[in-house]
Amino acid sequence: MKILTLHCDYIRFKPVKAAISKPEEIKKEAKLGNEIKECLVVLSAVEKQDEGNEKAIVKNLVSNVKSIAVQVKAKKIVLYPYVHLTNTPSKPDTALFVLREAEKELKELKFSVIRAPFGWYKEFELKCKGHPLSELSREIKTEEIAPGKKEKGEGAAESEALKAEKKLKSEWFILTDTGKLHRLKFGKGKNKDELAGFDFSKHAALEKLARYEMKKIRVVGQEPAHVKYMRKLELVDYESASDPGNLRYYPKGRMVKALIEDYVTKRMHEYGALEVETPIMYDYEHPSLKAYLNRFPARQYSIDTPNKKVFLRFAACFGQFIMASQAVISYKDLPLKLYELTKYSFRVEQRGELVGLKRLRTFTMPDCHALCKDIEQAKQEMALRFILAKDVQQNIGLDFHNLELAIRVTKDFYEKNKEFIVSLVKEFGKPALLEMWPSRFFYFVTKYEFNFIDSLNKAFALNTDQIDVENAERYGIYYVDEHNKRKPVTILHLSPSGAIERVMCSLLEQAYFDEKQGKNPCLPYWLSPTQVRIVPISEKFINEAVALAEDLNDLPCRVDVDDRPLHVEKKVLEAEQEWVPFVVCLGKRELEKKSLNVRIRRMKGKVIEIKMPELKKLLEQEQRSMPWRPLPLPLLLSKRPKFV
RNA sequence: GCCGCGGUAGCUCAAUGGCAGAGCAAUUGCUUCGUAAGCAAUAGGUUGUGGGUUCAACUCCCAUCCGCGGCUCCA
Repeated sequence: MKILTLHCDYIRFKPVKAAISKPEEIKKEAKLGNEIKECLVVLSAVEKQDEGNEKAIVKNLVSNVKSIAVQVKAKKIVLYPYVHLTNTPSKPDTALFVLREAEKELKELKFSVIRAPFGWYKEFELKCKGHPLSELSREIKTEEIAPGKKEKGEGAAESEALKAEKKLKSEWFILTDTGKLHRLKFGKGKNKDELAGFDFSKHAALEKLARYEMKKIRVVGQEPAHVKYMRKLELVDYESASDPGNLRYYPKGRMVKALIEDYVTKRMHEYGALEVETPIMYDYEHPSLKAYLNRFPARQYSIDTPNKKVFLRFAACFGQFIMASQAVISYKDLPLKLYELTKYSFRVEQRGELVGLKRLRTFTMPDCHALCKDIEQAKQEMALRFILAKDVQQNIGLDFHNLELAIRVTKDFYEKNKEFIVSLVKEFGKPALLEMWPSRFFYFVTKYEFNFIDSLNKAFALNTDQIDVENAERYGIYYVDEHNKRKPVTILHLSPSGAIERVMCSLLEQAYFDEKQGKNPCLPYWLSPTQVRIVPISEKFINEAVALAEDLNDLPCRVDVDDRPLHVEKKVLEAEQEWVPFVVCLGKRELEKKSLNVRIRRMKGKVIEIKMPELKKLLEQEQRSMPWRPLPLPLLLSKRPKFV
């Protein structure tokens, strides 16, 4: 049986003339010729080979139609006989039976079903919506589609099956650095919230991750802490004039984000990755992209260009893979590392999933693929990148206490590469959550992530790396080996830091942990928009304050001057509210004594007396060798607008 | 996307069918100050948007946008 489904604004049809000797009787109550709005029209042709298999055909037809209707969110289904889809039509009786049964079963699934009369020439008019899923053709076969097995061109249906199976059979463990696997299990009945199998008493955050991932957590709903901070500090804000999940960055936020981008990119250069840039939009009809895309239907932004329909990329994979597939690569070039900082990647996440900086529709993802010779080389490279990613996160300023490792792996890969997996856990230095899949569902055999556990005990992934064994052949990425033979590469997908927005989110959530513990919340020094604030005690000392600022600025250091006609107390208060790490008040005393009083936020506002050369040394140590950018706002506070 | 809650001055919030308000911020003036809030005056509004009910709507109804929580999801 062949079907063509059209998601329509409306369809209207009217029988004109009988097409067969005994056409179906037209029911009087049928309001023929009226518009049926917001419906999924199923043009259908039952074929010769379906005869005798009616039941199986009906079953598969219903399951296909249901899956499409759910995806496009159509509640009305119009079953429309359309024999022209096939050269080998079945007998009319068979076709009518199939359609009637399908109507019955779809109605039982709570769809509103309208069946166009069988055996008539009909005039009809419809308006198809035109989004990517609005037109789909399917071949309905007699054999059942085994879940998890591929059926050609049925990416969407397959994806649902895959997800269902994944949910059903994942096994969860804690893996320690000795290589011991502790199987995790929730209790039953009264004890259903008890997570047994591992002693979490010294690993509270890991337990939170396990609970979050195994989907049994129930916490009191609250807005995450970073949302308040991101606005209060004039870093980032919502932009209601855009699509949800698209943010705007004020000068300070742009600077913080740019510095993290600079740092991650610098580390990728040092690692030997070749930085590239690829388009953000791709053709829906490109053969390599189609199958991959269909695994995740309707999660892309679609755009109509003058001559094609394109989607916005959700990762840098496409651009880099197509580039690599057209490159001539020798075994001597491997591992070949390609890096791109995607500004941006786009995913149309569900509305209710978006929060602050944690989950966005538009985000900045550093993405580094390594093309490797084989699994062995891929493992070696992944181990190297694991150390790199850990170092990146620590240098950015993330506290290791808040990070937990999760490893996902197929059973097969784990059994053959146990030592390698355990080596990652050893390198991490803490036990890890391990999710084991009975077979491979995705394109990778293993992946790991560093997860940040936030103030609401929810986890989100930062850096991640995967061993991809599928895309090389799909995209045609080959290298030539020592014996002049063409072989597919093995691909690693690394994000060395995770999305830049998520890094910012983690830093703010971490500041909140500090605040809860009675400390002053801070950003790392290298990311503080103002690193040192000079506070002249009255307007008389503004010139001296500016001179001091210019001196420190050469370090380099972002210094500003609060020249507003306010009392010192007030200016100090505001510096603290802005999380300025060092505040220097300047007046007669300092000028006479030729030393400075420096207030240190991190030390609960402790004031130390220090001479200029020592202050410079201190600030240089604070800056380390991290990237630096100039002050994002005017030097004088009196000249600054308020954005929030 | 689904269910529930919310949107009032730049910010935080009050006003429950009957004159739209406070604190902070802003502006102006006074104060020139020593490490977390000096004093006063002025200005600030199509109550998210569009429709409806009513003599009268921030308040009730419908739609829609944006945000929050939960579900779901996270390539």
